[in-house]
Amino acid sequence: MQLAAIIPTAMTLPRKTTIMLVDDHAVVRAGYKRYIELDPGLQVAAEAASGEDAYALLDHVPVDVVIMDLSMPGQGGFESLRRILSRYPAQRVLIFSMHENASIANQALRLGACGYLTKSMAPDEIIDAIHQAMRGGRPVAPALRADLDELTAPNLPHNELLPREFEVLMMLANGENIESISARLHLSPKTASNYQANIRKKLGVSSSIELQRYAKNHGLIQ
Amino acid sequence: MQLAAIIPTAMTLPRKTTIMLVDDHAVVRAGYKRYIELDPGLQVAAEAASGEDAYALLDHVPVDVVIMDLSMPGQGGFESLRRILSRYPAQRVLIFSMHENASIANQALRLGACGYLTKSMAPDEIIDAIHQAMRGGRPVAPALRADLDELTAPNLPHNELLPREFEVLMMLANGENIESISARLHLSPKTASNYQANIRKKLGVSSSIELQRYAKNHGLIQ
DNA sequence: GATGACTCGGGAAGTTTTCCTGTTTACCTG
DNA sequence: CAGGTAAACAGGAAAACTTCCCGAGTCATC
Repeated sequence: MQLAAIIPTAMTLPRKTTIMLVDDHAVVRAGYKRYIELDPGLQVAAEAASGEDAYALLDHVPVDVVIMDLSMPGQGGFESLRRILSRYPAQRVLIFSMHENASIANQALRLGACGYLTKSMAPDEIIDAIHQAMRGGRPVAPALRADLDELTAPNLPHNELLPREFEVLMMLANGENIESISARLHLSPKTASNYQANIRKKLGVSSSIELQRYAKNHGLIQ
Repeated sequence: MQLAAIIPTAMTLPRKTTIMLVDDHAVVRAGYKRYIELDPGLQVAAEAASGEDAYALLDHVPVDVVIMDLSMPGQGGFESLRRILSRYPAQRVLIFSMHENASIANQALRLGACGYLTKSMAPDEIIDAIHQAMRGGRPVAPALRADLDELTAPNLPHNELLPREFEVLMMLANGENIESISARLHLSPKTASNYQANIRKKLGVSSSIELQRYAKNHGLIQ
């Protein structure tokens, strides 16, 4: 276990909010630290370079908020989050990812993360998010807010598809081309192509790659 | 143009090595800065949040080394690197990417970058790389060193791409469409489309989805 | 100053996509 | 059982995109 650093806490009143930084990139941890420590109410009490380390370290250094990257070697960020929360259900964990992806954010929040930030956010937004989390909020990167709402909305576009359209959608999302789809479904290439046009229109995408991304984001594939 | 910060230089002898940090994530820039400034011979003289800013800023703040991320909004890192080197051919530019991928490193070095580092490197390795670059070396992330050497032996199709083609390939693989690519690179949509045709031919793929799959299989994305 | 590698984009032909349309089948429902 | 409705299927025409071919411009290099 590599503990990157454990910083002794200087006790003050009122007690500072303590933070554990979890990121495999030392440079990124240093960046957070620099900003976090500008706020007199916050203190980086521990750092870890992996989810495993963080989990072990929490036993010795309880902190108010864990700030954790999702993409780490070893057991990934998701698994680490799951473990930490199963052992310390009340632990506040802020996910700090470089993926601006609403479905990943959605997954993390459903697993019990208390917020999802991205590296594109301005430093003061990040500081603000920490305070929000301490007050019981669930801060989410502004860029993802709208997408996330849409993701949880009841009537998702792909539920409006006709059965046949949905079937074609799944084949398209799996990377099949019109020719192969029309052959497998015994359709004229023309018909398959028309389905594709309707699907794209209903889903609001304009290329096969966007379509694939839509399917991935909504858990239809992978 | 948003100039993140310009730090006035305190003159000392011998003159410090001056550095410009280019990364769209303020937190990441702060991380570098923290480490770089621990070295009395190094000084962060400027920061920029995009390749465009960096290019413009170089006019006012010449620096010894530019340290630049590859994945940035606007004109991507490759295009920025190209422009900077065409205007300032002697400029040392260290690429600092989160992609641990020898092919990408290879392309960057071919374009004239003086080194390729990754965010997984330890802070002191990074500092060391800066000094190496100043002495005329071409530091490469240790994890990539072996792969990079091996790269020249088996000639994979994507290594036969022209620099510009590779750049477009990366954008296509990330799901960008011709329109967006031509806009970001200031090309005619016709040209971008022609690049796409050439790329598809050289890579032996016939659709955007196959192209994406190729990129994934060869570690160019994800 | 000639050569070759690279970049950029126009022209023309071919293909695909989009939008509109109509026919057919199946299935409710009064 | 007639009549409305939803779904599946596909053709035509116009628009968009791709492909292939070509030439021009730049730049380093011999």
